[in-house]
Amino acid sequence: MQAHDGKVRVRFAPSPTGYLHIGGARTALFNWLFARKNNGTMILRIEDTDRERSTIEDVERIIESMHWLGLNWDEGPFFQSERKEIYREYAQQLIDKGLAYYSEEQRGEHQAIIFKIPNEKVVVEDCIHGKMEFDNSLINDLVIFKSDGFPTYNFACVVDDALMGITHIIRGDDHISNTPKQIPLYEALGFPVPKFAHVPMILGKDKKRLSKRHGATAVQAYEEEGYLAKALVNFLALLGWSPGDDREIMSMDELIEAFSIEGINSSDSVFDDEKLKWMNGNYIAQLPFETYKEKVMPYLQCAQNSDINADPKTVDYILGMMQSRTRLLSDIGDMTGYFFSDAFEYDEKAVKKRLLKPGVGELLQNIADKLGRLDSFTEETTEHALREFVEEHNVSGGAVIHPTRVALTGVMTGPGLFEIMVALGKQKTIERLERAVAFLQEQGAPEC
RNA sequence: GACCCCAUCGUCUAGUCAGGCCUAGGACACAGGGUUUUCAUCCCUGCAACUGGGGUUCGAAUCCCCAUGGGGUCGCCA
Repeated sequence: MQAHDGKVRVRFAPSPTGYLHIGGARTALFNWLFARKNNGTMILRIEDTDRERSTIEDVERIIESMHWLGLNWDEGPFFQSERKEIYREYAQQLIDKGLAYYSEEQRGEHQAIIFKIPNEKVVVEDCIHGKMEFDNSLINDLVIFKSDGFPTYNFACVVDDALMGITHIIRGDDHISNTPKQIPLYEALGFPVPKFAHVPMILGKDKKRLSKRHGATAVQAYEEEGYLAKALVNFLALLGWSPGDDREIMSMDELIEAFSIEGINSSDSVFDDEKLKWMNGNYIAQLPFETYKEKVMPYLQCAQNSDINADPKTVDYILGMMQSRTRLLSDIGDMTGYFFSDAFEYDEKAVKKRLLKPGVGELLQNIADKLGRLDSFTEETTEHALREFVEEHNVSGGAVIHPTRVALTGVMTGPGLFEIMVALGKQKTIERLERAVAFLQEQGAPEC
């Protein structure tokens, strides 16, 4: 084909019949990393030759997800549906050369065109799998034009990859068996055969092909759940590829720098979002506060029905203590509920472990009284007051802090206790302590 | 069923191509400990794998064969 200066040219070629899913995103990412690493060209091609299932909405969704992930392209998007004449030309060539024929069967307006697959062995030289040998005498001739007048995948794909000067076809493993069908097509058309790199599949936890029943598979769903694009990209890059050393948290630039097709492994991998969540938390913690706030606020708004019951400074204060603890942006509602509403339940385990102990009711009442005498209510003064309390009553710090935390939040984990008090304010803090005292009286807890 | 691909801790992986440096390294998760008078972070420790069987070799996670298991493809879908 026409020379492109021997420079690397790759493409991502989704068919617009749904959202961009995790597997497609990783394929796009590998192509992108390879192009960027080698100063090459990335092409986006929309394979919309299935007129029944392709929709323009899906094209938009896919492009949106690519943008979100930060995967750009240098040429395209090209639409196969707009290139019918080109494919027809090459199909005609094959007919003229006697390498293809019209179907005798009449199904639609047009006559289908069928390529004669030569009965010979084909060797696929794959960058990831090495040599793979296929016996084409085992397969049937290949339909290259359908009776709706559109080319089939295998044909349009070959013609486009050749005309677009694609040097490396990086695509999913599920295309391996298409390759021995495509190679004779390249040869019949007089096109050079590009290099192939078939990346292994991504499976669900049950080692079955990743699908909707494993939960979210659409990139967009991950965006909505509150994953950061950079975290998802980082995680996806490490699924089936490794830099060869122990690095895990890697920026886009580091990924580009380290990327190579040789680093892609040949076995399928299981998509387990536990590690993705960890990675996401990592990226969230590194965000500048303002960015974190901007990203997390919509989730908080949503959880609070757009009615956040606190002044902006307090909200900032609360978010400030939450940032390093957030793994998923959408968790923010559950994490902060007790700050905005008094209607929280006591966690059963927390009650058992921290409240239903002898003397706790009296203790909490005394703490409430002590805090009530404070003029200024800051992290320093509250901590000082409790420290004093511990000495006066000759009890351990934990004996004071743990029940107080449960009284204030209902749960055993959360931000630092004194930060919680300050966020709540003096009045609420005391109210909640007294609420817990009343609760314990109802429970008839042992009082000494 | 046929053809093809794959096989290291529960999961992601390093090591495999160029066999000894591997009593198999890292990470997530999990368990325990330290720091925090609390929570999280952080730090330390632990748990945990070369699918099985044959070869080749002085020596195999690494090479070969078979078995088993998993995956993919067999459309006028892509």
